[in-house]
Amino acid sequence: MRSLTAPDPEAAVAFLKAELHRSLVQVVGLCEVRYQGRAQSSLSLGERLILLKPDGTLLVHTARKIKPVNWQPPGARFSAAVEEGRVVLTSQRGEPAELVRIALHETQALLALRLKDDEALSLVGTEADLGKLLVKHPHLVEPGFQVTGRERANGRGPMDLVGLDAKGVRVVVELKRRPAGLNDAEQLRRYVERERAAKGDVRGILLAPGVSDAARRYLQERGMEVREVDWDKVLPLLHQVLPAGQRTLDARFPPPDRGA
Amino acid sequence: MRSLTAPDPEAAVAFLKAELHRSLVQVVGLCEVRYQGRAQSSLSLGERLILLKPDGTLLVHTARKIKPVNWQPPGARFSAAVEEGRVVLTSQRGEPAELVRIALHETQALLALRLKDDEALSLVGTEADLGKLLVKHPHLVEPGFQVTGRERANGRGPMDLVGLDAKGVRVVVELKRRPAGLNDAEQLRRYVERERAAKGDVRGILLAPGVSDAARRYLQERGMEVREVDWDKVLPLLHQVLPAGQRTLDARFPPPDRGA
DNA sequence: AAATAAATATCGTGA
DNA sequence: TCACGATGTTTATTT
Repeated sequence: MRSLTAPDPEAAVAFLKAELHRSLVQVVGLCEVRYQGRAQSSLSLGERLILLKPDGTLLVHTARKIKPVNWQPPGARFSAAVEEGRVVLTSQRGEPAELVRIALHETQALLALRLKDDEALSLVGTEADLGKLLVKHPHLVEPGFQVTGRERANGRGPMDLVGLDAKGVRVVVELKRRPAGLNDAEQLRRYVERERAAKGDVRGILLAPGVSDAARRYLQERGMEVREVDWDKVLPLLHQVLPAGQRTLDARFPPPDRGA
Repeated sequence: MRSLTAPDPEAAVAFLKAELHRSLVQVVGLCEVRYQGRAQSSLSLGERLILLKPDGTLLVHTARKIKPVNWQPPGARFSAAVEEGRVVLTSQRGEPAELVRIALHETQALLALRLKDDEALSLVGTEADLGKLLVKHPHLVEPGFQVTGRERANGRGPMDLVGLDAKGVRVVVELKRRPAGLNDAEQLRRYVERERAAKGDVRGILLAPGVSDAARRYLQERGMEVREVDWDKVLPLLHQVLPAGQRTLDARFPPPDRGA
């Protein structure tokens, strides 16, 4: 880990040239930021924390909010130079062509890190997990439901779940891991419309932990249905369905107190 | 700016207790991370950079990608303690109840910053900007077009632009700042469907810098239209429409070379 | 490469 | 508070 405190512009640029695209570089300082690419932005003088990752990711963070005030996704090329006595950082990307330019009026700290990390995040509770669960426990959609396909291409994007109900009628199920709204209802409508045109009678079910009133009305008016799920109830089942490596969360890490 | 290098757990926790929710705190170290809330995740031992903002924002960054591997949006309550000889950081949020727990096996660096920043980002090129532009230059939608309303509620969310064409026929316009896809086409369809039910003949126009083939087909099959815009052509007009404070980007900060 | 949809999306606005 | 839609969304997946 290398660091500099309040370096002069020449020392800062030397540090940056040595570390950019090699280490995770952090810059703290008083700066102006300009962006041009998919849009254009300008940020006047203020103190910010800048991260430049070895993969060409740029983050400019202020003291508030989770989203960076300016950024560049992986793949940018960084460069540093002294211009008119100031350190200027530029980050350039192509496709689409985008440029971030940071003029440092004062460099308070520089830090270069080589983070050693080979681990991948293990995540449970995605829409894909919900799909896996319903394949194993189709009665959670409704009694007698039978899954015949998952993520089936139908010319308008994949449908989450396709099956037959107790009477043998075809069913398209759209899954959402979070409460569903109008957009989600429309997505189901699009799939159902397509299937009805191709194969006649088809039921449509939006399965989610909650559906907004407007979305519910929208679906009912068009002959589609809603089925609510409760994550708290299906999570234990999900842990049984998932491979062993992802089953480690339940006991040792109880959910936070909902009363708070 | 306060900092500690390789502190022992007690010193680290004392530092954290003094600075959390007051400064922007940065922690670099070897850690495990667990999350439980809207989903559940687990991340094994590795070196990461952790940011804890005074507003209760948590970011856990690895050396790659722009998105943090774990996070918590503003509003979390942070706490730090020594557990079994290790520094443990917890970040708790309610509504929905969520918890991130970080166990530090090694604390390599601690940094606390008070970033002074009163500036807001000035951004040009949003969908709202496109709307303002079309109000001033309605012929960009089509010759003879006349704007009668913006962001008008119609019971299913606001319509971007409402107006009359040269023949006096009602028109609903959906604006997109980026190339439009099926979702965007559906959104227009929803508005047009509603307006047609209420007021008879209504045209629908999706105005965007590009529309996917599937979306184009989807619209045409349902009697709606597409109008393409080119940001490079409308940006100069936009700069004339915007207030002076946002008009500073054009000349001094030319677009990056598209040839790269 | 383009398109399509998910995301622990986040964020702002308006009812 | 809730719902809805924009975002310089990012990201993974599939065609």
